[in-house]
Order: sequence, then structure tokens, then C-alpha cells
Amino acid sequence: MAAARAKPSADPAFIFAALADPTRRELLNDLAASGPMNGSALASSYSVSRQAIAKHLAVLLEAGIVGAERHGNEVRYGIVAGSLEAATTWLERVGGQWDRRLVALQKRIDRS
Amino acid sequence: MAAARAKPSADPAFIFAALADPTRRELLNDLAASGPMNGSALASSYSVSRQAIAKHLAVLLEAGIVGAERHGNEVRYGIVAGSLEAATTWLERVGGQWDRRLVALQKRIDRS
DNA sequence: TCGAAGTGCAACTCATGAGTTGCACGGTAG
DNA sequence: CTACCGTGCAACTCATGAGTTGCACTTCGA
Repeated sequence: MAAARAKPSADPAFIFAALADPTRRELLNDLAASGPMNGSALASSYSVSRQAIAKHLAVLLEAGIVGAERHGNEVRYGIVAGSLEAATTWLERVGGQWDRRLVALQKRIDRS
Repeated sequence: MAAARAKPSADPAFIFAALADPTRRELLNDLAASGPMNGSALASSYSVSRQAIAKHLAVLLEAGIVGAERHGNEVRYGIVAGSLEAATTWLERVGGQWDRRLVALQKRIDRS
């Protein structure tokens, strides 16, 4: 589902940049909660213009977080399953690396 | 370690905004890999000015990702343990919500 | 005591991202 | 066939973030 025209970037850099904007995070919330929708339907629940939403969707599309499927007249957007894993992995790598440092430090303290 | 003067914002919004910049992600990589360092030492490995790095550290500090400890002349920066969990939680919530949608949809397909 | 290192503050430039309006195009329904 | 809905494209404004230079302050070491 929601597979098609998504550039599989999966680069954490693009992911984080995309998630930096509050409107885009809200879009993802909506999509996750309500399922696939077309651009106009999505835009209707926001105070900004439809074109603004369209730009945000383009960013999310470029980052590979959402996918787009053309259905005749409309374009249906949906979250790409697993697309956020790259970001999660990055977070866990940095956090984990640090935690391991702390554990090692604690061991050295205990030994002394 | 790296405890002190960190505003415990822990707001995913600030976290993602902070992680959107490549230089800041690199700073976190360095801190995670090499342990606590002062501003000048950190800045020395980058092509940008020390003040640019200082601004980035201020952002990371505001987001609660790093902490600062004054040691006489210098300020030592370090990652705050667990500070990235809010972001991880957000990612897993959105991703998980979507995955559950997919599972439910699959079940409906199988039933028909 | 004096210089140097580490830091902090302020003003400035420059680029980019968010948002807007206006219009044109294609498919759908009546 | 025609009118309408959903999109796409382009140019513009406006704000903000990244980076810079310059200078002042504090603490440490020789």
C-alpha cells in the first residue's frame, strides 16, 4: 500500500529535515490515523493553502516517508511502511554509543 | 555525566528541529564517539567558525539533547542520556499506527 | 603579573524554506 | 459537450536560520 512513486531515499538526513516542520509532522499524524487521502482532503483540515500542503507532501515524498498513488483524477498519499526505520536506527546508534560510554565509565569508577 | 544545565524540554518538535541540521548531527556523532569535550576542541574539527559551533551547541542544549558542565575555564559538553527517547517514541507511534492499519486492511482482504 | 586560551555577546550578510496568489491542464460526472 | 474538481507549475513576499567578523570578559599557567 502507498507504494508507488516514492524515491526510496531512506537517508536519515532527509528524514530528519522533513520531520523538522510541525505541519509535516501533523500530516503524518493524520495519515497514520485516518489512512490514505488525497491532497485536497488533507489540506482541508489545515489553515494554510492547498499549495502549501502540496509542497509539504512533495518534501515527504522526496524523503521517502510517504508514497503517492494516482487514482484517475486524484492522488492518494500514504505512509511508506518502514520508511522511518532509518531515523530510528540513527537515534539508537547515537544514544546507544553514548550509553555504552557511560557504562564503561561506571565500570572504571567501580574498579577504583 | 553531562547532566547539569540542560533544559529538559524533551519535546520531539525541538529534537527533530535540532537534528535537521547536518552539522548538529555530526556534533552528536563526535560527542557519542569521543566523549565529553569543550566547545573549542569540538570546533577545531570543523571548517566553520567556533561561534557557529557555539550556536549549534546552544540549540542542542535548548533541545535538551546535550548538557553542559563548567570546569573552571572551559565548558564541557556531553549527550544527555535518554534525551532522544522522545523522538524515538514519536517515530514508533506514527510508524506503528500505520503498520496496524496495514495489518487490519490485510485481514479484511483475507476475509473476503 | 601578564599573556594566552576558552568563552560570550552583538550586529551583520546571505541563503533557503514556508506561504501566498494566479493560472493552466486533465479527468469525471452531469 | 461542458462544467467542475483535483492537481500542477511559476513567480513573488517574508521570516528565519546558518555563518561571519569583531570585541570584551574570565580563568589558568608560566
